[in-house]
Amino acid sequence: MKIDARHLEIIAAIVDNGGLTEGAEALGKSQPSVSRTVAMLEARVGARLFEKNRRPLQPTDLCQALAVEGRKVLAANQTASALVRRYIDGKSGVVRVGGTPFFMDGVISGMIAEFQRAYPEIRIEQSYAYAADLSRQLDSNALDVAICPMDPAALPEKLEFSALLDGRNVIACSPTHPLAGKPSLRLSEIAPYPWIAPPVESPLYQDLRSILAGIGMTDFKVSFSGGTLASILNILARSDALTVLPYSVVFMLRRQQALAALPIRINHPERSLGQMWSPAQSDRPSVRRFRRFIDAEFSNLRTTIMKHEQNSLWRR
Amino acid sequence: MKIDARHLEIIAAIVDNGGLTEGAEALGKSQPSVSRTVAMLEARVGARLFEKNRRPLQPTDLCQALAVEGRKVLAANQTASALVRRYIDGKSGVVRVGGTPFFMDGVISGMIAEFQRAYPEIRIEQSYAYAADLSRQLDSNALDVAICPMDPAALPEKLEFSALLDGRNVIACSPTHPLAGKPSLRLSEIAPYPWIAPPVESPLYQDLRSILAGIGMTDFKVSFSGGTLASILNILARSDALTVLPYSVVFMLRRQQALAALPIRINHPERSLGQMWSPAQSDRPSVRRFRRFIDAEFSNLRTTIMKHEQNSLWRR
DNA sequence: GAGATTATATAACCTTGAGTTATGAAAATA
DNA sequence: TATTTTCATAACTCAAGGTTATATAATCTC
Repeated sequence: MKIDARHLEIIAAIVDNGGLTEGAEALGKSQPSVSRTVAMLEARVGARLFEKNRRPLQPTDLCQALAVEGRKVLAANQTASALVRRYIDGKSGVVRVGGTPFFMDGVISGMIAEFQRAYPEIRIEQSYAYAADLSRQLDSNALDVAICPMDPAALPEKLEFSALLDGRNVIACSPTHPLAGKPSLRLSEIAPYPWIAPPVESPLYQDLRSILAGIGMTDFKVSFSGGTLASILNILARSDALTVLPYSVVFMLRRQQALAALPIRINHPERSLGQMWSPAQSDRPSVRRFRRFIDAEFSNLRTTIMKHEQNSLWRR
Repeated sequence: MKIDARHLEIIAAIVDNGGLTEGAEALGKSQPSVSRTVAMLEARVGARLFEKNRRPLQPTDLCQALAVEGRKVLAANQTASALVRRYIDGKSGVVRVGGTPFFMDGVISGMIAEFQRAYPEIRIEQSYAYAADLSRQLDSNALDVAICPMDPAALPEKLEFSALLDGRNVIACSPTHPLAGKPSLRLSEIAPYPWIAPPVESPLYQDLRSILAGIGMTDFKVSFSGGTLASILNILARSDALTVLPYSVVFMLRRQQALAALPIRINHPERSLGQMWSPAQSDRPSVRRFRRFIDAEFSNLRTTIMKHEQNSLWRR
């Protein structure tokens, strides 16, 4: 004897609301509809569900037992509805975000922390890669959002990009470095120092090479490579090494007094840090919400940077 | 966002069976039916439930969460189906059985115990009353079965009666009573002894009066009245009192050696102990099963009684 | 107990979800 | 690449269940 789950719901509603009319109302259905459904059910089951000739409908023992199950169905239903509501409202779900390592570690991870304070039910799956890989992953729907430096002119087909911040890089060193704090610097002055090399695929690496080419150095001393931001900060603090980092990373770390930026302008292609995504992949509400959140965070960050530069409290 | 419980079932079935086809099969539906239902659901919810372009259908996170609720619905459904199955099979439910006190206590309660060993999920609601009341309660559907002595000719309209046993009563006393064990007895010999009087509404009371009228006693000494069978047995055991009890009650108590029956024939109206019920009240499977069980028990009891009488092991 | 009130059932009609088979299209597999 | 597997679509049918209007039956009230 197969019983329809919606019938169990109806039974529970009638029993719990003390009558057919009230039950129908609680279910958002008309009274005749429920009445007939009950009649059909009783006929199919071959047993009374409600006592005969009682006017506030009185459940039989069997009906009471079925109502117990009906309540479970109703509860599951409500839970499911809530789940869906939160999901389409972008308050639950998953966001797969990938980006270039230093930028993710130095800037984005902090914003993710803020995001998860606001939306604790959204799970973030973070990964690291460079632009080419990120594009591919967006295309194959292995990623929802990529955050990386990008020349908008070189944007791959079928991907969209929204700039968040100027993409320039700076030469960074320890605040205790001999060159730190000098108001101006000639390129040749940096020649003696060892370098912490960014990964070869990184745009930072290209910037490093162009800097050194600019002062005629084709061979340079790499004292360390392969580390993430945390390692690099430790190395820098205890050495005279130099490295190339995104300006924004250095800015974000200003409070920790872990880094100094040398006043040397690095030339590089027209490049912005920004979000990249595939409009072909219809994005989930959680992803939409994440992207908007990141936009807002960077909007704040840009004004913060502007203020700092105006006040000259912190110079590059 | 209201979600239909049956949709949750479908989701759970697909997820748990590793694919749409298998899920449809598990649900006993055709594959296209389930496919379309899923498509409609996704459209209504406005979110993917299964990853795009994956051939064994791969649930999304949201889908997994909904499947959890779907499993609850499926479980409730199965429980409900089992409940109904047991109910219509007469293996669960309620039986409201009423009867005359001594007969219920002395004979029926033992059978009910057997019945509940066989059908532990059937609840028995027992009550005591005499024929007139029982008829009324059957009519008003306050009772499913009545078990009482009845003259089939005097059966109320609209009630049915099935005889179980000869309805005669006997004069009972303690096995240690001065009259007990005598092979024959004249009516006058019982005159000196006090009586335990059955309730006035009881047919036993009428029998007692007719016995005493037969020996010219209009006034008789009532030493005790108002007790149930258990009390009466205790009183009888410790006194020389006499009382009137159904023959079958005395028979059932033969093993306990608690009673003796005097060899005096009591005249009474043509009367049988039997079951009475109202065919107007469509009876539940549990009630049907109970009635059949009682019939079978009495069938056994009748042969047992016959054997005993043939073997003369126990005389009345 | 008659009348008023409330609760449920029935009627007539319509919409839609869901069942079917047949078949097409796209992944997965060999 | 060819084959198999798995899912989607199409076209049709049916019955459950939605509606409003109204009848009927319990219960309440005086």
